[in-house]
Amino acid sequence: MSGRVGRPRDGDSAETRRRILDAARASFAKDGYRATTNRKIADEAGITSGAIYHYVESKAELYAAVYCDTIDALYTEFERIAAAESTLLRQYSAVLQRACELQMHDPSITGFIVAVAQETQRHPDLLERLAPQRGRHARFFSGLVADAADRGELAPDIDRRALADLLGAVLTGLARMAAAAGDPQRYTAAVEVLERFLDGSLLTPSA
Amino acid sequence: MSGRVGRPRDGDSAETRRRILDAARASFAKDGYRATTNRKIADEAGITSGAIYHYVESKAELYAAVYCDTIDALYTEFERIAAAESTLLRQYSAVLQRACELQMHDPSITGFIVAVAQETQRHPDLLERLAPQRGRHARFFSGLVADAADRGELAPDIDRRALADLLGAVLTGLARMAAAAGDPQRYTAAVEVLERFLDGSLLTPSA
Amino acid sequence: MSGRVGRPRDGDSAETRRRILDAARASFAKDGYRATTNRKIADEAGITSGAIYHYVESKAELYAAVYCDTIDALYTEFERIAAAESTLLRQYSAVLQRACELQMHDPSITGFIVAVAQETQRHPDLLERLAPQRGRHARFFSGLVADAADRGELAPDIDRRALADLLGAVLTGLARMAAAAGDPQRYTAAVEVLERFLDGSLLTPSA
Amino acid sequence: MSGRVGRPRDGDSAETRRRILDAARASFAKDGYRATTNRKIADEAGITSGAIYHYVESKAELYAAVYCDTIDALYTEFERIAAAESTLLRQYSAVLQRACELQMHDPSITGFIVAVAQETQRHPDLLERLAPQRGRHARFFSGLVADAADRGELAPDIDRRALADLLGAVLTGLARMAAAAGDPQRYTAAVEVLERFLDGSLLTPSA
DNA sequence: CATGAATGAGACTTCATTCAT
DNA sequence: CATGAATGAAGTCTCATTCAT
Repeated sequence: MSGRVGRPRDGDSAETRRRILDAARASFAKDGYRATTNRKIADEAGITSGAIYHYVESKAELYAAVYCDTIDALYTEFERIAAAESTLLRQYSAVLQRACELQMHDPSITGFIVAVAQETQRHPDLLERLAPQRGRHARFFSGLVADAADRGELAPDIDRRALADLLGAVLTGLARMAAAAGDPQRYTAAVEVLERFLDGSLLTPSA
Repeated sequence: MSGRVGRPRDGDSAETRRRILDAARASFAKDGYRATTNRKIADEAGITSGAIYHYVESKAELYAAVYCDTIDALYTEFERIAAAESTLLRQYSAVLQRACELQMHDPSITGFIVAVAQETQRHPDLLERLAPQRGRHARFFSGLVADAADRGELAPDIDRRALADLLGAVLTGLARMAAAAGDPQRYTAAVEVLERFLDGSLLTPSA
Repeated sequence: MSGRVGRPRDGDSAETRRRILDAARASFAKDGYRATTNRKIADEAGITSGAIYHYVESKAELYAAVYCDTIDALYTEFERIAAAESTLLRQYSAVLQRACELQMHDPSITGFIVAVAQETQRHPDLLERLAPQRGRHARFFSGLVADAADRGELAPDIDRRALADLLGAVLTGLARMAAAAGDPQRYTAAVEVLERFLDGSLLTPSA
Repeated sequence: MSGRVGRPRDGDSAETRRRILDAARASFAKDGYRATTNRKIADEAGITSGAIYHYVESKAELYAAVYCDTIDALYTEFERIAAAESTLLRQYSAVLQRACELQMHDPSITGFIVAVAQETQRHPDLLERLAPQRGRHARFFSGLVADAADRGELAPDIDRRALADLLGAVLTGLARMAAAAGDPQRYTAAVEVLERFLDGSLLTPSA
């Protein structure tokens, strides 16, 4: 009865879903959850905004889908990386390095992840949906610390949670700094300085 | 109709402005720029949303006003603190400590500041307005590093901007972590671990 | 910054609220809850659709507001009318008569009321909001029946709830019929026939 | 309807059509035309929403199809029932009784029918489509009344249309009341009281 | 026949902003 | 200075409908 409504030609479902998730991650990372509109995501993915609802039930669910999609890939990779090293410092160093490479390759991955904590705090409805998958981040660093403690690397009176918090916060802080600067090189450079901190070659002996 | 319109009694304009800025900072820090509504700020400040426009021209201008109000106080304080110490490590340590106290006392100050970089990236119209005051943050850490270099504390081939980035990112990362955890104690604990990193008592000698 | 936004001249709050409620009742009665759009109500009331939210929190709340506004006036009137008569039949007759006059004067009142039961069944969120006020309808007819029973007008084995249901259903059925026909005269005519049923002059003696 | 020209549909197709019509009637009766979505109907019928368009051209057409399907069965039955009685009162009584049984057996039949008048008023596009079949309802009661008049049962000055309206409205009002109460028993009980009204055993002699 | 991806219109709702009072 | 009514743009989400497969 009306004019040009309905499905157009073609449509590869799996590929469209991929495009939606990718566009969503990019926008969530860059603009944040609130400022990301369905419209923007849809435009980027080459569909109309209503079509998103064929793949997810709501914007919050979309965020959760991106989260699942991303967190798993990232920490699986980090765990693989860490397993190849034998001391906490070397493991952390390797992780920082890998994060650095990722940031150069696709800033939206780290950009999305480092913002998750804030977004969930600001939008409680996200928290509920992420709950099942939450803790992966904390668990990773807790695991590193626990293993180091088991290997006797740490002073026995160390507050382990605090150490895990520290490691996570430094990684996050650096990633954010680089994102804010809009220049992944800054991350690389800062990590290099951090490495020199750790190996003692940053400060002059007298200091 | 009701005759209940118009300005009510008294009018300590300066005090109202204070309440608006405080309410705004708290909400910007907790909920972010986008999710903060004029209505929420006004409610908190005990006025109506329209009245905000007697003090600022727009929401973006309000953000800028809060920024000026906060950044100056914070970095003036940091500069005072730093001036009392004589090495980069001690200065940074003192700043972390002070930031820690501030976080316990009023989390909205650090919460607001650490989010500025992200907000300005997400809302370009904020960037313009903050531009005049921007750089205070970077300048502070750059200053610390430059002074340390002048004093000969640093290895000569160090990338100074990268070191400043690192110091800023670590502070920011820790503050954010604590904010996300909703527990300022986490910040304190992590700073303590960081201190032990720096003085060498974190890792066991063998490691 | 943008063009023509903001409040225009004038604005008598109480009168606007009245216009909104009246427009809403008319549309709810005519088109039903679902098919009534904020836009239509707003157009009718001479405002924009967003302005409705200064007066009610949601469309459902608006329905509830109309309900309160209407039900009270209607049944208070019915109770007044009924109090002036001394037998159930005369009371019912008077109520039918009054309903008839109302229907001629403003069909939206009865139109709205007779649809309430259906709307609440179809939209459960309305039911919650009406709950406090609900029962006024049933209570009115139950009251008439109980009083008649007390006066000894009814056969003692009568199912009182069923009688109340019957009285309500007949009134409702007639009002609906007239609304569907779009002609209040049909209501009047049918009531007249009903009266003749009751006084025995409808059917010929032999029948 | 049964005398279809041309090639009869194959077995599966006819059964699917049946399921669509049944699901549609149930949902139209329960939720109304607007709130009934193609999706709900399709789910209930065990197909996808697009498939509906193999059987009808639009949602409005589907409503019309359900109408034809239902109205014919109902009034054919009513006419059969009425033919077995010899006075208007007995005929009406029998019809009420039969409607009662139907309501117990499948509330969607009466539920759908009693809502038709309202739905057509609310959605004018339905009216056009139903027009050819409309009038069956009115014709039935008009017929009863005309026959009674011919038999000399009615006072000669009676407004026949008004009497037909009354009979229809009472039946409709009762069915609706029961539907709203969610309890078909209420219909039965109210009909019993109505019967006692008609045979004079409701009110005490003195009244 | 049937699926399911996709559209486009439109619904409810929120919000920064303006302005008469 | 302050209120509160009102706007208009925009956002999330729903749905009848279409069409390639």
